[in-house]
Amino acid sequence: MGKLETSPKNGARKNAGWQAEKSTMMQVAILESAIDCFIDLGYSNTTTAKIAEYAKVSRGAMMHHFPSRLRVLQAAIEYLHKKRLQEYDTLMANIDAPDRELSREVFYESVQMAWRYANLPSFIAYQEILAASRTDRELAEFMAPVERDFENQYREHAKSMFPHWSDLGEYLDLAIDVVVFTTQGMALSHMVQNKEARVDKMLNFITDQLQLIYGSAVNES
Amino acid sequence: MGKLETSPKNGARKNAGWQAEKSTMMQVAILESAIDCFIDLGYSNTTTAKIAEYAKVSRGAMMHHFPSRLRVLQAAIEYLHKKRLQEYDTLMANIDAPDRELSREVFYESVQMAWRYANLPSFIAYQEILAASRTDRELAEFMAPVERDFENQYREHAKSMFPHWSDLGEYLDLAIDVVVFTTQGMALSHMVQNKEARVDKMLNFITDQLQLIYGSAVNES
DNA sequence: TATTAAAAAAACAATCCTGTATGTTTTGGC
DNA sequence: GCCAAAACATACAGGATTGTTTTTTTAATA
Repeated sequence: MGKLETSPKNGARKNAGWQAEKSTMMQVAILESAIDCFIDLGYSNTTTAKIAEYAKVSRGAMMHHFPSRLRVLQAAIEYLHKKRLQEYDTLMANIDAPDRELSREVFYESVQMAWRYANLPSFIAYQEILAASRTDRELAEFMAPVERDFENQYREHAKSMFPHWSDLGEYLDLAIDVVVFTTQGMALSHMVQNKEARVDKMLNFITDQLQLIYGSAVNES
Repeated sequence: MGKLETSPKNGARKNAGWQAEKSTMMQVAILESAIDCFIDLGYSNTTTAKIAEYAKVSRGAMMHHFPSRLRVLQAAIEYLHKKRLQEYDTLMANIDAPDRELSREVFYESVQMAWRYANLPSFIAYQEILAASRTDRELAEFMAPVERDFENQYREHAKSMFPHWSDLGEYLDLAIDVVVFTTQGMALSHMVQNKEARVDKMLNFITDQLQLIYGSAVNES
């Protein structure tokens, strides 16, 4: 049933066998299909039939693993949440400067990564869910802890990413907000005209702002 | 049918009479109800029955004026678009400094207005539509010119609002993007923790950035 | 007042979606 | 090889939504 482990092939089951493994494989396929549906069709158009079709599984088989639509979606959301945290990890791991001086280049790379992050499919899927949760009480209640967890994880990662900053009070929080809000705002705006040029300017501008914030922080301490 | 004028009571019809007037009044009521539905229920849950219920009109009467669901929604979107432009006007008119020196206070008021703007119900409704348009080709095609128009109008207004800037090349464009993206990103993020404090800091920060951009602009010219 | 057309309401058919119930196949243990 | 349970597939009932059709009401005008 629900409670699916992070790793697809989880051999640590009581009846460890082909069957169990195949089962979790199928569950993963279903959850990923659900996320693909969020992206392709939108949250509210993600019907159980469509998910099954995407996963190349009969609807009955799917309903066997997840007894209701809500359950599939909730499981998919949890799966997506973990996936997003992983993606954040791997993206930020590309910035090769945990101990290096906080040069403009390092800031710029971070901003670029944040921008890339806001353009990942999983970001789209997540926004789709968030948007739906605004008018779906049940979904909103389910999302609340997920959102809180995400905010905290994001913060923690940033702090460990920039150890120089972790002691400088709330300036780091401001810096994070600046980057997050700007990149998300950019990702959700459509920018009908001159998109590339505007994005480029914005990213450079944010970088400058980060340097300024960091400057204020070290000055004050 | 469709083609509704901006003003609710449009007497300039051939058969100018009570009937015609009542008809357009009803159409306006329907369109506003549709927008309320966007806000309360979300775009995809906005059903013809709900709109009629909100407008206190029978569904049949509504279908008489708007022959299909899509038509109601498109008409509502156009209505919302005009409404948003008007709201932008009135909000910005509150900033009593078209000719005054561009002090920090003026910048701060502008930023605050932008933030208020991003929290208006009509903004929510518009975002609801935009989000839906991502996976709805027909809607997306309908929205494209609306979005373009909105971007242009927004820009024009800003230029007339800050005549000092209108000649300073692309710095004003950057400033607009900064304000728009940040406030929209803030509005769409949920900010589970410390919302008020974070908003306050962000608004002040953006204000500082505007001053910096303006400084660069005048320096360069 | 009677007539006619528009407006409003109600009824209807077709489609889609969810949840459930039923039937069939596959798997693991004896 | 056989049996029970899980896995998978199919079929069906109930509800909702859309667009159309049909009926009733309302208002303008002769």
